[in-house]
Amino acid sequence: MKLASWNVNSLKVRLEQVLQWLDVHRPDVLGLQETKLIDEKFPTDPFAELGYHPVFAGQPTYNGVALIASSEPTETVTEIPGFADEQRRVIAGTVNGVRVINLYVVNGKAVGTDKYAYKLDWFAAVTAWVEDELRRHDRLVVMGDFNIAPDDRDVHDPEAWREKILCSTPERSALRKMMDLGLVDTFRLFDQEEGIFSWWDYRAAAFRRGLGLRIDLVLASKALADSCTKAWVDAEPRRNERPSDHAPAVAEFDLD
DNA sequence: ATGGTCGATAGTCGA
Repeated sequence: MKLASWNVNSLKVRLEQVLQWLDVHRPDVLGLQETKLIDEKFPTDPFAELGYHPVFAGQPTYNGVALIASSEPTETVTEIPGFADEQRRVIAGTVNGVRVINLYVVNGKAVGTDKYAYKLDWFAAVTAWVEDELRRHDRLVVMGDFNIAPDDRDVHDPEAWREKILCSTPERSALRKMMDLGLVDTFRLFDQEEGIFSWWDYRAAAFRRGLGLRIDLVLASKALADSCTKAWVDAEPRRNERPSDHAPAVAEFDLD
């Protein structure tokens, strides 16, 4: 089973790139973030033509998430239980016996702002939800654009980013608290080269200069992590014309 | 160099 997460920064602009990537890599589930599409405008047909079943939760202009799955997801959820939120940032579904939660975590703008407080509140609510889901699902994946670099290895210049947004101690502690429920960063199950990132700012030629962060994650429950055979970031789409600023994060599992 | 570039949208906001 192969699962991937990709912040596409507008599915309208990136549709052909997403379809091509799906066709080449054929994941069982692709979680998308920042679709920026209302549900009425979601391009269901081109995914269906590739044999995929999309489910989605969108809003005008901002945010928006989707699961593109090889079979129809069941028990779909698009709200954080007990947390009222206008913003469409979560979608969960069960595919082939694996519970998948796809997140577009709040960016937070800057440490100390209202958006930062919202990020931490939002993440705490998601963590409570994940705790509940873990009770019911042995096989659980939580993936998405976390907008948190787990540690300094995931940052091109840790000193420059020290206590900045995406890297601050409260953000990292919140992520740690979620992972301590029983989730593993699949990427770190394997030896990895240094300087592998999943997001590069559009500005200042950050991609060309290797100035990135790894903020797109595929977390797996212990039972699933034991069967993880590979985890990687596919930087190739970042080289496309009109690329997303994010690259897909991928994890593969050998399930019976 | 305290900026830069995108996307959605129609002057700015969010990232």
